[in-house]
Amino acid sequence: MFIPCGDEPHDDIRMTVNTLHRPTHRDALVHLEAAFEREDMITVFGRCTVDYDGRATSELGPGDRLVVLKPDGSILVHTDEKRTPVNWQPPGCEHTASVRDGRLRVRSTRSNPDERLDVFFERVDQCSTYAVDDRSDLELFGSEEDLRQHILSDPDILETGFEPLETERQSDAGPVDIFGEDADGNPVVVELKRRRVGPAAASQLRRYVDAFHREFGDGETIRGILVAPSVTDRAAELLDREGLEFVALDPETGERPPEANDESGPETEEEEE
Amino acid sequence: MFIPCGDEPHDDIRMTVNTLHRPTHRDALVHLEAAFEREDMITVFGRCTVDYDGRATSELGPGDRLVVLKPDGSILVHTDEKRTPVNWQPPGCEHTASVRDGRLRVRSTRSNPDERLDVFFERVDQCSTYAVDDRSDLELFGSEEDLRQHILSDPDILETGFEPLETERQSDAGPVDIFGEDADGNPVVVELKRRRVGPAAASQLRRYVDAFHREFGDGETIRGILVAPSVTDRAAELLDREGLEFVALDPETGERPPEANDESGPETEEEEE
DNA sequence: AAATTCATGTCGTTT
DNA sequence: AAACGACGTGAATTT
Repeated sequence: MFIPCGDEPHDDIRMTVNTLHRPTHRDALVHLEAAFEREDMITVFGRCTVDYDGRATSELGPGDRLVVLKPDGSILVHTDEKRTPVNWQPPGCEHTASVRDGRLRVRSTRSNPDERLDVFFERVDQCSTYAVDDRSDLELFGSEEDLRQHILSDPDILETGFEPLETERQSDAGPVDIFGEDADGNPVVVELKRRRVGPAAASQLRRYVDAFHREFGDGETIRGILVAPSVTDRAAELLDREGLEFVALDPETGERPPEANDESGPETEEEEE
Repeated sequence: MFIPCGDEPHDDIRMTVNTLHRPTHRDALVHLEAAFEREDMITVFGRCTVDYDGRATSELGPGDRLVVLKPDGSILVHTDEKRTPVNWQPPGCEHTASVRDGRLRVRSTRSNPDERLDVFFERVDQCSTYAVDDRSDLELFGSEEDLRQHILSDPDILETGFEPLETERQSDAGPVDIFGEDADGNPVVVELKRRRVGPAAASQLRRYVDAFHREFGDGETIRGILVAPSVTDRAAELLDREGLEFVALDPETGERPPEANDESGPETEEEEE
């Protein structure tokens, strides 16, 4: 069992990859169960059908696919297309394998919500297990958090005289990205987005501003500013109708984008109420 | 080259899987380029670093990972955790491989947006290519579309006397899921969700109702009904404040859920304006 | 190509 | 455990 694949022996003591080529279902089963035990990462190439029942329900007819089983309990069924697996199960599931009706069944289940994914192989072309050592974490730049840091370290890039007072300030509608004051002392609610914004972001900002209106009373003038690299026309109209503002900023640089649809150009005519 | 893995020959004429175990970078390179040409699906196990630059920027230090390359131009880099790849590129990218500085580089690029993903292998443990035949399409049940069909085939499950007039009806705020009339002839805007709804769904419905107010004038009474299996407290409050309604329906069955937080029970006291 | 919205979204964070 | 919002969201549909 677990004979390393290849024609000559290798000088490594510990084999990280164990591969079965065209195994019988029973051999694949033993291979899989040992890998579950070792917490290896597993790939299976083969012809299969897939059955899912959980938050939704799905059926997938026969085809050649790549199935990936991870030691964290996730499973992915990949066809030859798309970045998204055709079927899957998130981390935290229990994997089991068995042979039924002449087919290899790989089952992944979880509760809360109750979900079950069955992959039935009529043929296994290859079954590999891989002992993984990975301690590196991804470093990502250009997130909304980066945009926030840009504004906090130089608030004038948002607006001259803007003073941030609190991040993640709680409101009745949830935590607000940046809460602060403008040069005139008016409260300002700032909502950040790392990419071009549509109507949903405008509505989100509106919910926050409304919450402060309820908190502070109708007397106060509360400004809402949406910050993103650019904005769609419909979102710009919505912001306009709601008396909200837009400022164009790039999340990677924290600077005004070269020439964005920022709508904050020359004609900054606001409706006084 | 492309010697099928295993100890004895197989009776199949066409080998679907070709596997190299612990290949040199140069052998892996040749293997990869032939697979690109054949449009095979590819998996690579090995120790690598990853470099991404595009909509954002990321760096990933050394670790053992599974890299999947698909013939549609997508690439996935999977660690031993998470359903989501740690790095990736969507379909439509161009894959290339080369050997640089003693490492195998797999590069995936695209334009619009300009993005580049580099995987640098210091060690390749296994490189497999797989000729895929998959013509089956996924059949999925329990989507928002199914929920809509339930309501259209029996409108009374929404509300006695409800009459659907149009689906995807255009409005100033975008297409509305179902537009219809209630028993009294009032226009009704119906927004569907396949799962429990939060504040965003309530705001979405409000945008649609507002758009019809602008279209029909302020005289008309326009009702907005959010349909989903359940609703969060905050969203229920928001709906209440906005004068919108909620109806609990399950997307798979089209029936009232057993006992959901539907807020449409006995106390249906509305504020008249 | 841009805009909009759905998704078995997934994932992290906070309550 | 539930709620809420970000995400390099991806993917489909329509304009």
